[in-house]
Amino acid sequence: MKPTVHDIAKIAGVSLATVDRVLNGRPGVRSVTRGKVEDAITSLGYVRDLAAANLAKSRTYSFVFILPANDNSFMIGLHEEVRGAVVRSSAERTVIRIIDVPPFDPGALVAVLETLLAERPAGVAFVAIDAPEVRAVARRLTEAGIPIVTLVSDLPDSSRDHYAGIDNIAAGRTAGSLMGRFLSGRESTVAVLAGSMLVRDHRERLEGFSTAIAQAYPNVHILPVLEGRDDPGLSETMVAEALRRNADIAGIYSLGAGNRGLIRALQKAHGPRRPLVIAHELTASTRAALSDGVIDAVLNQDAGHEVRSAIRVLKAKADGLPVLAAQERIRIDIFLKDNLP
Amino acid sequence: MKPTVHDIAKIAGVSLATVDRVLNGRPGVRSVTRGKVEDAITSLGYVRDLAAANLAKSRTYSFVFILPANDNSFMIGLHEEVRGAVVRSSAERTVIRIIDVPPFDPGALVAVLETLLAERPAGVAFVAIDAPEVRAVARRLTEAGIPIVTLVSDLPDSSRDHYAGIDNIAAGRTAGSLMGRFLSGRESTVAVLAGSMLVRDHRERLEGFSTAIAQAYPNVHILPVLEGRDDPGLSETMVAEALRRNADIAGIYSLGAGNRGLIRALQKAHGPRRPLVIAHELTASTRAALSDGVIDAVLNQDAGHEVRSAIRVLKAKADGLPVLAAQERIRIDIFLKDNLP
DNA sequence: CTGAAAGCGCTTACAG
DNA sequence: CTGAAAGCGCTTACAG
Repeated sequence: MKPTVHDIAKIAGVSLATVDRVLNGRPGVRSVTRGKVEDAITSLGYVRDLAAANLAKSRTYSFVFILPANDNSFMIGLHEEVRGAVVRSSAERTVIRIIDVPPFDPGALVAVLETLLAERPAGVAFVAIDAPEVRAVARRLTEAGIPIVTLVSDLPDSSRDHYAGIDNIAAGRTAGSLMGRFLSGRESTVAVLAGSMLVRDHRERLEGFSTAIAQAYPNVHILPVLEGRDDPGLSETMVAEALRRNADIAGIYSLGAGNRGLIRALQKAHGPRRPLVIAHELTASTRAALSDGVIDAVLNQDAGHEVRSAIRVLKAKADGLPVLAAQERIRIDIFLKDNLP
Repeated sequence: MKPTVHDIAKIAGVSLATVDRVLNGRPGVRSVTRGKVEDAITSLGYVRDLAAANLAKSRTYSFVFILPANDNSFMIGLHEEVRGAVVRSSAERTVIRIIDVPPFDPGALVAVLETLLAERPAGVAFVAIDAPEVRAVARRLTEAGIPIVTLVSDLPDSSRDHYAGIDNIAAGRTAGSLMGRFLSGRESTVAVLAGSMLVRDHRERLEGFSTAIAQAYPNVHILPVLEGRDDPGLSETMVAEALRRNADIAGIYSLGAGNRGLIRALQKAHGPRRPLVIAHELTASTRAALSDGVIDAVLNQDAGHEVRSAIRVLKAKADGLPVLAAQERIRIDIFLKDNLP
């Protein structure tokens, strides 16, 4: 039988209340008494039943997810995943609230985080914007003992407890490596479509991509980055124009969103041969394009995994428990049309 | 406030015991009474607190994992993951027992499964062997109400509740597609190293591989399969000999285990150019070979994910709860040296 | 067929 | 500084 608080109380010769005080590090116990209880705990190899404790406390974890009201497929999918978690959460003693903020707006994000400072939820997950003000509130939240997880986009060199997202430099490197191999070392020109070079994720992916190409495929030349602002319309125009100007574009790396525009441009183009295309995020449109052979490979981050991981980590941090690193690592999925889920 | 059994009892005008009987579908309740309770339940939107129920029942889930005592790195890793789960399990009301069986021995597997029929654990996970006797015991277990999950290797057309493993045909197809692309449509010869064509997983991978190549890369020719029995020594000999005979081997697909031997053979070989190599399972040796450029891509199944998934599913089945399909799908990871975890 | 009471392992006022 | 008692939401003998 697993030892319980009753066993501890009996052995230490104290009451349950005192055992509880020691167990939870509450003050008001003489150190001799505390010692007796601690001895009993270790001698019994006691490990407490969290579920029973939560029941007794009527504890429910209240978490807040702050998401940008961005309207690309990936962010919409992320929203859906969080909403799914909200629905399931009732069964798991968690209450999850979603707060939408305007995208790319550090001020708005900071404002919301500040209100949470007063509200004191059991944990906060948010899609970070890499700015000093954000780092500053993050620190205040951490100092207030509120666990923080960054989601999809990280806040490096900050006090956040965990990052639930992919390594974007590695993602870019992977794209570069695939591109180089698929082009099989031929002399070729490659275009890059990004959202904005102001966004850290995009900068990192480009960095990884360029490095991988430069190191291993010197025959592959990268054109100046097209910044489509993650907008399908703008992306379409830019890609169409690039293809018109450069008939010899052999590959395109789309490292941001707005892939619907890219796909339209590719479908309308009729150059001598179709360029090799590597894009990010598996959505309805990239999936269809992959099946049709318009896109050759998709690098993906599993939004569902990211959300579930963020919740698990927040709960663990709230309980002061360790996290299982292997379970929480978000991998860079590579999808060809052959291994589509 | 979430409604509780007390609320139901009050509204239905019955005792807690009766509420409990209805809630758990136990007999001995007049249908009028049952009706009143059911009405109260739906009108309140009651959803029961599983943790509290488990506490009251002192319920602990006892699961059994049956693993082949195979000594390749993947199976050793799988063992380790299960052992890790055993260690953590105490905190989660689960007790997991590991039973080792001789590999490739349907009789031994059946014998163990039969003992479990009497023992009645809350769930069983096992690496299946595709044989009629196995299917037969599986059915008896299912009929006895014991949830079954197949792990890594499936038992198709059987009564198993769930399969925690990858789609091996898709894995083979993915390997074929990568091979074809990496060879970029040049006229070339490719060797395949398997463990044994008697193993279903290996047959399926080969099938997927051959199909993908035949459909999209008619210039790529596949040599007769080498069966290395997942043995490093034998695999090394076979690969070395194949390379000697066929100086023009441009690619090797290693779809089974025994990769240490393959790697040794590749390192010792000094043909005009290194063949392109795609292997399965990320282990210490394939990881090193990937970094060194001896292997070009590794397809992987995450043993940790498989084990955690199997446990989650067994628990859900034991509780009659639904599983989250997206969370339990085991993907085919593709690793290049650029996205190694 | 139905109910009162005790208990699962922990926590929380409250009293002393 | 310490303890007795009640309670979290559910289940389980036991009695009737």
